[in-house]
Amino acid sequence: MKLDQLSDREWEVLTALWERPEGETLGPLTKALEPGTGWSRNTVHTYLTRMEAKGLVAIDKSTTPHRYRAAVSRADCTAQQRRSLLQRAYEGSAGKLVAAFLKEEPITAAEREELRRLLDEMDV
Amino acid sequence: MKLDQLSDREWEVLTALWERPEGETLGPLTKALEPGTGWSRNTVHTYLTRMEAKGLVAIDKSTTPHRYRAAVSRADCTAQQRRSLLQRAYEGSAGKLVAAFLKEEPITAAEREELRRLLDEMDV
DNA sequence: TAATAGATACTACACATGTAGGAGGGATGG
DNA sequence: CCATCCCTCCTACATGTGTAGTATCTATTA
Repeated sequence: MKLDQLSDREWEVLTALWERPEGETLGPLTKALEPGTGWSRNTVHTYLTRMEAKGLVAIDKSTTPHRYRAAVSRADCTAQQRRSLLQRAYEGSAGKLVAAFLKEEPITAAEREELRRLLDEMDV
Repeated sequence: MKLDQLSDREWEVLTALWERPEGETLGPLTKALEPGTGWSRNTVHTYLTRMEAKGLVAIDKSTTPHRYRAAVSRADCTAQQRRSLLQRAYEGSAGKLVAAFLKEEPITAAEREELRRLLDEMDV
């Protein structure tokens, strides 16, 4: 499965589902998604069924209304995205990528401390 | 322009163009891309013209054969992708993202040294 | 000079994605 | 009991993407 290359919209749906690990039905899901996205109930439904076909969402049809939950973990998706970025942009070198982040994105002093600690742990 | 969300194919094209900053004509470009992608000359051409419409590629038509070059910098594209990953997966916190990379992707001892140096520089 | 090898341009077509509308069923509230 | 609401399912339609085929022009080569 291609967990990288999720579209923004798919990511939006998954985010809502990840926040509801027990699964959720269409009504509340639509209510949760509508403010940010403006989607109609039917649009949400279409995403859910299309994403089921792709293995991104699991639908429990044994009850009515159906319950929808994420079929992929957030950790797996972010890991895939990390890898994709790594391959595309930094020739697979995590060191290069991290260096780029350090140089170009703001990092707090506390975070720097934490990162140093992580680096030290890796030394042994 | 949406420099994140570039498809793998578009990235492929841009990569070839970034390696040829002077611009390149269709024939050699096709030869460069074909091995990795299997694309026909016409496919390459279609990508180039479509990507011109999106502002990703610049076509110099003053000569024949036309010269194609990237209209966006590699740095900008990777920066966008970094940001996208950052927002989606790490709530915008570069510290969190870097920590994830350190924990889950292999980094050499030499790279760790370099990263410490970067962290130290940021401290002042 | 007739074929050929490249070049650009236009067209095509299937599949994916974004966004919904409508049909028809079951429960519910007056 | 009838209107209403929520539910699922199916359909629709524009646009984007992946991947080319065809038409046509021009310069070169045999």
